[in-house]
Amino acid sequence: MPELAEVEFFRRQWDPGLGSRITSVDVHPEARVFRGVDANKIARRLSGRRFLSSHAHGKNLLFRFSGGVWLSCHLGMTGRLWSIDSRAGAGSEARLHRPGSPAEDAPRHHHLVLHQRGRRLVFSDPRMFGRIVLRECPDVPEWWSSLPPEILSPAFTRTRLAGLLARRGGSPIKAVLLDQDIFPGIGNWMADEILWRTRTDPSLPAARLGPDAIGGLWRAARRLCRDALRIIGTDWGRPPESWLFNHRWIDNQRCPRPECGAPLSREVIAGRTTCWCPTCQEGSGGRREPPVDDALRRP
DNA sequence: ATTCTTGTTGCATC
DNA sequence: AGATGCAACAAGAA
Repeated sequence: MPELAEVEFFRRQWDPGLGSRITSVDVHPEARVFRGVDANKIARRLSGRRFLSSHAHGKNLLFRFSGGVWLSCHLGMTGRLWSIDSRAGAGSEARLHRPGSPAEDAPRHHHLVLHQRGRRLVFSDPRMFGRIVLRECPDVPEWWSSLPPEILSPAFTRTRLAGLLARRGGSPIKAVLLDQDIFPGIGNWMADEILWRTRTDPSLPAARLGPDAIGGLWRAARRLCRDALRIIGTDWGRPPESWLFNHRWIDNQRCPRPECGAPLSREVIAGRTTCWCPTCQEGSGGRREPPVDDALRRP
């Protein structure tokens, strides 16, 4: 489920625990989310630490604890974070869920639970494609600081994007959008949303995008990240009806573009179910944009 | 019962 | 060496 905006939403779910100490930790040591690491050691290291800050980078999350302890997690396909406040009212627990946000999973999926005074911070993941890792170091872990530039960062330039698109020139543009080293945080629905907005055929080889199309893709990606973070990343809000988002998973939907309204298509492209408008996005890039920029491909 | 899934990785094959 | 495509991972929903 989680892409950039959903990951940001889940990051914030542990905010109520900021500044407070971890009194004890529950883990499922055999859960696949701990593959290759010692879950019981993670539990021991976190116990007694104070939860200091949280960070997101693409689909990666990083939580800082006192004493140079860093917990990172990836939510995979079905990972979720939430907090449960047991101080609210007499005996009654307050699930800190907003209306419309994801509900809790069954307790058997609660693979990591950080107990604080009057509160629990829960990591849950039924499919267990997610991953949890702990590092002990004074500063931000090396692997974290060497992640590729985020889409909304100044380092995510048109020039850099053009170079990466050229290198992946043989891949369908949809596949490139899903590459986390190029578009950190973009997942299946965000990729389709960007391609729909730029009227780009998802199957189009990346090298077929000219300079104008690359500029449009760059702008659309940044715009979508900003809007999705604002709408979904804060409240799990529902995007406007004008987005492809609200139509892509329903059968027999029509293109939400007012002047179009043609039936949407769904097919597997680059290994993932892709939704697009064959009318708006047909033969785009090749037709709308100048042909291949040879200077860019082979100087 | 069968088929689907908003993600990543390892491996085979160019 | 580097790029590309696909099966596998696991569980629940439709």
